[in-house]
Amino acid sequence: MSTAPTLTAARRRTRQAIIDAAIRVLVRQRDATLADIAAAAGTSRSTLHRHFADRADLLRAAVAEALGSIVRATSDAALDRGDALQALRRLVGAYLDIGDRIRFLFEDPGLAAQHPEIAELAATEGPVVGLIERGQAAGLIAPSLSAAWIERVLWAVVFAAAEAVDDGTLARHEALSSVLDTFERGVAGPAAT
Amino acid sequence: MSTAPTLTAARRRTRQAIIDAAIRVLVRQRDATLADIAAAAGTSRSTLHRHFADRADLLRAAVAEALGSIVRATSDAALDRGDALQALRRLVGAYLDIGDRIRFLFEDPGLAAQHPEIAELAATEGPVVGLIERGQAAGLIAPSLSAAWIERVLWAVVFAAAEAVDDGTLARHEALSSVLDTFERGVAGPAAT
DNA sequence: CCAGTGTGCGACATTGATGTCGCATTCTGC
DNA sequence: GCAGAATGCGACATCAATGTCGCACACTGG
Repeated sequence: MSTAPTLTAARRRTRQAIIDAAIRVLVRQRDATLADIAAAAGTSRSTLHRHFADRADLLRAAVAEALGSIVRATSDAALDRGDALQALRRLVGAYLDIGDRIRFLFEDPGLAAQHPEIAELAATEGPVVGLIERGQAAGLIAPSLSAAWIERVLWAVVFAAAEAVDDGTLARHEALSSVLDTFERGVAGPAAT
Repeated sequence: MSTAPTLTAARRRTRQAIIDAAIRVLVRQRDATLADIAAAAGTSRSTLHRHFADRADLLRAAVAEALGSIVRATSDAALDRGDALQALRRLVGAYLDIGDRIRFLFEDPGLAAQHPEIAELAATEGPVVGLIERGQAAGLIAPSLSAAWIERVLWAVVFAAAEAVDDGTLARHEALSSVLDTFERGVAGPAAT
């Protein structure tokens, strides 16, 4: 049953190249043309159409890819290991590594509207909310803020950092610490560290 | 010299209605049609075209409107009055009141690319960076984070709150305190308040 | 070396948004 | 109540993106 039969290695590779290009391009140009995407993938529009019948089809695949990356990153972070803050740090690191995926997925409000899976992730995303609640129970995370709000802020700050890294405002190696400092302790007061 | 001659009151009103509708609609549907926008404005596509030659023309006007709102909000907040944190709070409140304008302006990366004014604002936005630096000098804001980063986070968190309010996740009257709590003190630790 | 698979290239019809008009109707201010 | 402005309603031409093909070339694994 574990057959990946109809897919040649080459075919799989260009398919992936197209998906990657789609995400990369669409993040910066939401109304990019299929021709643009094909070009960015180093291939032609006809080839793109050989792999994806529709624009919608490509979008679906790109969403699935991004979604998969996020789920994988979340699971890799082993949120139930160690104390909640440590886990949160691992998670942020993992998210920063797939910044473009995250931007692609959440930048466009219309995308979530057309792809139930996204809203579903946002809703079902038990892991992160669970982690936050665990942190609150342990007194490591402010109980006065709702877990949903905290998760939202987490995404927003990671998002901001990904953008900043992308446009050169923030050095890649500073991103993680900037996000964590900001997210955990806020911006008020002289640095406690 | 203070002539507003060629513009009837009625004309000005529908023009404004169209701009408002454009912002309102485009925030939720980036590829909305001019017909959609006209409908949302309670008018017809032909009337829209009577006020704005081009789609680009409308976009320009919408960007100008949003930009103006932001500049006005910033100036209304009187950033040089009182201590930096107080000023910051006034500013966040003012920004939350024009959440859709902010979302419209910064949601679409392609928009900034086509409208230099936006990038210019982001760059020139002396006031906010100035405020943050003032706060840092006074020991009220963490000096370990760059002012540019802090400003970015400020936008991001306001943005997140505006979205949350919009989709009903966050009550409007809780938005301000949520943003301030999160932004100033972060999410770590049991609530100090 | 030779099939066959994957691709590039260009042509084509289709479609939906756009921008422009003319005409009829409604609204506004005087 | 009336003139002029503002709008609504279609009809229209245009244009760019899309999706589909057929043909020819390259690459690759036997």
